[in-house]
Amino acid sequence: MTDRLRLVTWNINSLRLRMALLGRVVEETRADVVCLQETKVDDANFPMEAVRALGFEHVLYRGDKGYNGVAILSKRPIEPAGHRFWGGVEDARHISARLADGMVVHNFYVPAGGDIPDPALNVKFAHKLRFLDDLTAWGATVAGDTTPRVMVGDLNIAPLETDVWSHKQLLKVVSHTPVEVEKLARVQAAGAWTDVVRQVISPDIKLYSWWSYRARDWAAADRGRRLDHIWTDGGLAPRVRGASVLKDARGWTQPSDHAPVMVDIDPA
DNA sequence: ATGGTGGTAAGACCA
Repeated sequence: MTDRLRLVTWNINSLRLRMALLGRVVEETRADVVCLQETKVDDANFPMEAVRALGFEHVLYRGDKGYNGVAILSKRPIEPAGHRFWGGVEDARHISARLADGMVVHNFYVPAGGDIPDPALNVKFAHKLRFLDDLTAWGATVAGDTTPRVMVGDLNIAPLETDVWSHKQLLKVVSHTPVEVEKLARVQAAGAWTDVVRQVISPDIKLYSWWSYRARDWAAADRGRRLDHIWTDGGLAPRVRGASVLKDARGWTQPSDHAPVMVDIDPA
């Protein structure tokens, strides 16, 4: 039987700039599958040889020149499981892969949404809300699937009060506004998704995966948000054996502003 | 406090 699967999701904020840091993440976690967001590289320039040198022979990627971009790096065989556009904008924010046991992994980069949390004043926020509505509609179509499914990525929303450094001070800050939190709850309900990171780590405990670059001392201030998520279907959730945020990576030299998030999944 | 920092790519734009 296959071994336990170690799955990592990470908004790397430029794959080419941080290839060495990816190597360190892979070395320290021995991840089997790595889902990346914000690769910021178009497909013609994807650094396939460097990724292969880290041990990933099976790679799927979609990128835009300088922006967005998602990739799934795997040490086990995978095949493409489709991708599409969300919220009516044709950008590279979704890719999916199917492993040999049938498990499908969806990797998402939800729009950040700009600064003003009003869709009438801010087209980026409007796009984010439409993206979430599309995820809800899609979730209803996969909720009854019998094959195991995983949804990971930078969802750019911190849903719980313990997912932000100050619930009260972030209520009007994009990523933690009530409209976003409610829409993300609808996405989760429609797809019958389990937040397996919070299944392992109590919702009572503060947990962040992102800390702004705009802080004198990000670690001392610790004004983080949990924007990066790993969800599974209900059948798969009991097989999740561990979950963690690699907070150390935020403190490495020239880091991403996001830390990797990791789970282990037992074989069926 | 309406800035602060970082990436892309050579301007603003995005986060």
